[in-house]
Amino acid sequence: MDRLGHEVLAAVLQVRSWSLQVLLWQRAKEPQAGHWSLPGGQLGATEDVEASVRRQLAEKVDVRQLSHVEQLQVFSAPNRMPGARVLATAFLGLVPSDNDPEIPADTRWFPVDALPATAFDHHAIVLRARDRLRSKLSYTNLGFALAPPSFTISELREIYAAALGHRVSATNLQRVLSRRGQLEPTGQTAVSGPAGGRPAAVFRFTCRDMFITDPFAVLRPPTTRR
Amino acid sequence: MDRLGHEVLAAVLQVRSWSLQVLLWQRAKEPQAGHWSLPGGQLGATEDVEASVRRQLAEKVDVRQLSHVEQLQVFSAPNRMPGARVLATAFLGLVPSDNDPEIPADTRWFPVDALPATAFDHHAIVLRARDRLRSKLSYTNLGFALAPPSFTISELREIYAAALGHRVSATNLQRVLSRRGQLEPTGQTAVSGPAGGRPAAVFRFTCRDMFITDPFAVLRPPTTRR
DNA sequence: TCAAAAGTGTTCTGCCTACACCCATGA
DNA sequence: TCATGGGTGTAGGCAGAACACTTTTGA
Repeated sequence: MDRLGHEVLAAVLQVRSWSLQVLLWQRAKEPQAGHWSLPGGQLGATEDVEASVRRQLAEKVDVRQLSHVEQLQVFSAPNRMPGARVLATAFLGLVPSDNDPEIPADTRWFPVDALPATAFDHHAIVLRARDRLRSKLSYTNLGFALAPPSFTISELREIYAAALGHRVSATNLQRVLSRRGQLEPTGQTAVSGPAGGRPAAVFRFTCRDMFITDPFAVLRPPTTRR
Repeated sequence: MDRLGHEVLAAVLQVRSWSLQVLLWQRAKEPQAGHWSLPGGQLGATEDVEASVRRQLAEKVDVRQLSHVEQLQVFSAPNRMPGARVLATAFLGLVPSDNDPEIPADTRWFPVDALPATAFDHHAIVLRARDRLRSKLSYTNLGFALAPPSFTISELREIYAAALGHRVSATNLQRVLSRRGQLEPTGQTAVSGPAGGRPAAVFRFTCRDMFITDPFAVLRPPTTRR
């Protein structure tokens, strides 16, 4: 065999209603009719895989506001789908929590920890996307990709807590991100809630492209001169 | 387009002569005759990409002692090679420093920081493999894949220094790896050198499968009960 | 004046680096 | 007993978690 099909698949993640959710599309036809699958499609002749996944998401599910896209891994088991062999390049895509993309009738958002019956190996892809996101929130500035353009620390804490799957302290979150130079105040303050309380300062991320903030924990290069 | 070629390519890295080196193969035919390229080949019909890369390395360059193999990324630029389009799944492969595989006449080891003229996008693949290795030495037990079955701390320091590209303190290396439970003494001691000196204790890695030793640096789950 | 929410000060802990010092061997 | 290399003790620093405390608002 030297010619085979190649598709791109995207696990598009967004924090919605205090949980990390993924966009899935319900299959109308066999195989696996009724099962839910990741958006994507065949790689085009003149595009690389990243361009392809961005195009497919824009065309098929009208998701254009991707704040971050990164390749996860190739899934290549010979029997991963019935019929002619198809390889898949899987992607992680992120959408800021203030966006609500128009999606077709046969697509829905599902919490990543409560997936419906999924098609083929798509369940594994979603879990891999989730784990990649969780890791990178720790050692990169990737929070910008889940957050709106500006936010209070409380709002940001909700987003991090949903993405990470555990409670997050607003105090420590602010300190960690500030020390790393990821946050800057906009100067504005949010309005207090109905129950009163001190109005929150509004922040934004200083950079909206991903970079590594915590390069290596151990075995650093020596600092000694000579 | 819905049928296309797919190859697997491996950046096989090994610490040789105090430097991190990669195995390259010199192209005899056009395109890019004379340039050096990564070992690999077409994906077979009944194998996944990892099985394929292991098979190709065993067949073509007689490398069978791979201590670790992991997928890096798909390279898919439409013009990455002339002629019919071919996607490539790139891998990182590691060989322990005490092995010296039999390699064909047209293959050679090169330091990753002094590569010859390379074919296509293979230079980028080597750099990516190098960076992946360097990162993982910090937060996983991946050192086992570069080290012989047993070694002194000094020998291990040489290996880490070559792989990381900077000096490494034997003191701190031992402490970090011991604290993480990666090392255990074999009970043996090495013989002293010609100039005397205290004989070194011999160690081995407790586990020879990769796992993460330093899961997340920040934003850990809260430890508070209830 | 009180409750609620935001933000800061401070302590504690654990991990890593650096470096001084002690140990075991061959000549 | 001295040089050589191996190994340990220990101090310093830094980053993160936890929590007490202060600040600022609405009612």
